[in-house]
This record gives sequence, C-alpha cells and structure tokens, in this order.
Amino acid sequence: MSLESVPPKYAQLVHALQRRIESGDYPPGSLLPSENQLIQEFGVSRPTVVAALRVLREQGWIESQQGKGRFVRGRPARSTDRPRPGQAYLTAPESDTPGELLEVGVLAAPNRVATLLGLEAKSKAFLRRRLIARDGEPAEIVSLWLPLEVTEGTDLTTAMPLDEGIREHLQTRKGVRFDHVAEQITARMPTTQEGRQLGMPRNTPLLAVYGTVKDASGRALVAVEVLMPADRHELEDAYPIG
Amino acid sequence: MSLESVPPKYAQLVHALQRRIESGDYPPGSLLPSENQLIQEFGVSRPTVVAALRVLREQGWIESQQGKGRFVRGRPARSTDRPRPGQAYLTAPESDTPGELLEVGVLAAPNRVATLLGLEAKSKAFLRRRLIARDGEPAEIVSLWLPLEVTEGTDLTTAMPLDEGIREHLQTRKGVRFDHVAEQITARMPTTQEGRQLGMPRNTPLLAVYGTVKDASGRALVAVEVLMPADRHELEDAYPIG
DNA sequence: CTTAGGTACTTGACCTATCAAGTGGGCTCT
DNA sequence: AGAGCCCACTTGATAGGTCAAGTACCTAAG
Repeated sequence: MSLESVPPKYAQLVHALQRRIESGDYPPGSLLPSENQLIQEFGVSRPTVVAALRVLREQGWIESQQGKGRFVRGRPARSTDRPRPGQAYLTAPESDTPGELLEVGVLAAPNRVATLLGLEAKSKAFLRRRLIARDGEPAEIVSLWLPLEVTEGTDLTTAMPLDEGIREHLQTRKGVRFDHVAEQITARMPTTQEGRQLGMPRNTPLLAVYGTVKDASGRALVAVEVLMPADRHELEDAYPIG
Repeated sequence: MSLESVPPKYAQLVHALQRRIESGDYPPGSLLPSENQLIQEFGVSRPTVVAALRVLREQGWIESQQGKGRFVRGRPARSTDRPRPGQAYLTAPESDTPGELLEVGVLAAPNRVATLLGLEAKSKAFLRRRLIARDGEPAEIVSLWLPLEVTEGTDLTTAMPLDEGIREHLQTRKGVRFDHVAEQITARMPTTQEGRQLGMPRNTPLLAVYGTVKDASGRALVAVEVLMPADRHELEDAYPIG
C-alpha cells in the first residue's frame, strides 16, 4: 500500500509562495499575483488560493488591502514556534539532554515556588533538579517542582533519568492535561552552591525563568525554574509590530 | 442613510461562542455543537461556521479532532496583546510617563548597541536616555539609541520632552515604518552610577531588555534598552501549550 | 483643463455542493 | 457471547459560484 500522504493543496501553495518570497522572486513591498492569476498558474480553485493567502497573512508574510491587492512583507520575524526556555524540559525525555541529576525528593518549597503552585508557605513539594550541560560545560540548573498530589502514583519520584517526557507521563498516569504556561523572568545573585555548580565567575548574576504549567481550569501542575548564568545565556524573542 | 456597518456573520458567531464559553454554558472539556447543529441554530452555511470555528481554534479557545468533534479549552491565556517591556516608550509620547531626561546627545555607542543597530564598533549614535519613575520612585532607565542617519531632520535631538511618540515622529518625518522588534533579555550588575540613579541596594542585579526595532527590510531603526532593578521588577508572560 | 462618471480589477464575505478521513456504535454472522 | 464489518456522524479539503466593497484608470462632459 502506498500511504505517502501528500500535503493539502493549500499548504503546498503556502510553501511555494514562501519560497518565492525568500528567494527574492517576490521582493518585500511588491505586489503579489492576484487571486485569479494564482488560480490560473497553479490550477486550483479560488477557495484554495484564498486559504493559502490567509495563512500567509496570519503568519505575517504578506498583508492585503481590499481593492488593491496583496503586498509582500517578507519572512516574518519568527512569528511562531519560538523555543520557550524551560518548555523543552516538560515534553522531552530527560535522556535527550545531557545532564546530571542533582536532587530528587520531597522538601519544603521555597516561598516563590509555593506561591506559584498555590500551596501554603513552607508546604512540602516534590523536587526534581538537574544540571544541564551544553558543549561539555554546565549551562543551566533546571528544577521541576510538583505538588505532592500530582506526583502520587507516578514514576517521577525515582532517581533514574526518565525516558518519557513529564508531560506524557502525567497525562497517561494521572489524566491531567497541560493547557498553558505562565512565565516570569527575573534575575538574582547565585548562592555559593549554585555558583559552584554552574562554574560562574564572581559578581555575575543569574537569569531566572519561572514557568508555571496549568491545566484548563487554572490549577497549577508543575513549576519549572531555569537558572542561567547571565554572562553566557540570554533570552531572545521577536514579534511583529501592529 | 443608515451606514451602520454590521460585523460579518462569522465574526458574530465567534463572539457568540466566546460568550457561551465564558459564561460556563460550554464548560472546558465539553464537546461543542457539531457544524451541522450550528448551521441549523444560527441559520448560516457551513463555510461560515467553519470560518468562525477556525478563528476560535487559532486563538486557542477550542481544539478540534477529526471524527470526534470540537472540544472547549476555555478562554485562552492572553494569547495576544501582552504588553512588551519597552514597547510603550516607542509609541507613547514622553509626556505620558513621569520621568527625568538624563542624557540627550550624540556619543559613541556601546558595543552591544552598535551590533544591534548594525553599526561598526565605536561609531557614534544618537542617545536619548530617561529615568522613569513609578509611584514616585525611580523604576527604570530607558535608553533609545538611533543611527545618525535616522535622526536627521527630526526633532528627536531636542532636550525637550516629546509630545509625540517616537514611532509617529519617525513615520511622519522620515517615512520609515516599524515592522517588527527583536528582543533580548539578560542581566548584569549595575554600574555605580546606575545603582545610584535607580536607588538600588547593594549586590542586586539589573534586568536588561534590549529591543531592536526594524523595518520590513530588516534595517535597524531604533534600539531600546530598558534597565530594571531585578528585586523590584519582573517580566511576565503567558502562552498556551500545544 | 478640470471634474464626474463608468468600468475593470482587486479582495472580502458568503452560498451550495462533493469527496476523503477519522471515530464510534450497532448489527450480523459465527 | 464474541469478533468483525458496516454505517452514521464528525471534521478536513476542495470545487464551483454570487454579491459587495474598495481602488485605479480612462473617458466624456462641463
């Protein structure tokens, strides 16, 4: 059986037009061929052409003006799919990233984490902390904090690297579903232990990213803390302006 | 003449369904009425229903599964319109935010700024630096760096507060259009001068946000540097998870 | 020469269809 | 009773249209 699924026509058209824009064939500011011209050239119907152009507009490649036509803007500044810090640690198996398991166990959550998880101050929570290495050097300390009732009946409490993502694990074992993440970014000086673990020079601050994963009802499921030496790592982003 | 333009049907449908989700009429996790049911209830055609549901899916209100139906996720966690740090200083007039003009003039751009603006190291650029106060206390140092060729023929070089946004000013005077912003976030220790201006306690790092405004062709127009004491200010964000 | 109107072309918003693909329940046959 | 098949219902993709609204250009009337 040949099950080579071909992408839908409108997606093919999106791809073709993106290539023409990137190659400079359709330079920024120029007028895109009209709907009728695209219908003729690609041999598809108008709804298909319109669907492709809608995708391109929503992704920021082009903008349209009724009565005039559609204008090329150029490759959008990473409109979508930006890698959020910490997000990888929620979905990817631990075995995917080289690193060392620093701490696994139940202990009193710091104030900030307790607040993020909606727990009372000084309540106990489950911690899973890893030192991530990049290019053979320690790069980040990633801490996952989970309320005790979330970890019940899971394998997260083992001191072994998980070969399944946290997200998948919790979904299958507990039936909880990740819905959105609330993110906070701040900076502080490292503790002496953190400075040693990350091999940081003196007087260098830490960039700290806190992500709280919640389900659709707003209940906090996991808090992720990512600590990065600010002299080596930066957070990057880009977004279009209205 | 009654020229009260009514919103298109699909937009009305989007609004109606959003209200039902927010009111709890369609609780999260529940199954939305099928396309055919919505066609009957609202008396519209299938493409109209599908268009509305596509908008809702792209905004994160619902998710769809072929063969089963569409499931309610709930109001998306500020999928759009999050206030970006530094963005306000590009559009709002300076007179809108209380603050003190620290520096205005042409001087050698720091390495980082020169790189962001695409200038050679140690080139001169125009600087406009302000100390922003919030609740009567110094809160942020905002620096706008502009290449000299961008400031030519503008009023930006005056030492007076501008009663027009930078963006509007550049658009009308120079015809340049802001297209997108590239953002970098890092942290560092304040200089003694910065620490004094911001009234920072000892051993507290600065959270630094660098935004580079570019036009559609990728030419850098403005670089914004926002310096915040990390003990008082944090960056917040939220995003849905696939 | 200037202006008003018409016309052609564009995108936006709909409509009625058809086929494909995925899901789940019920029916039938063993 | 159990296994397997079929059918109904769902969303996804695509085709063929119509009408409205906005823009640009040309032309004819003043």
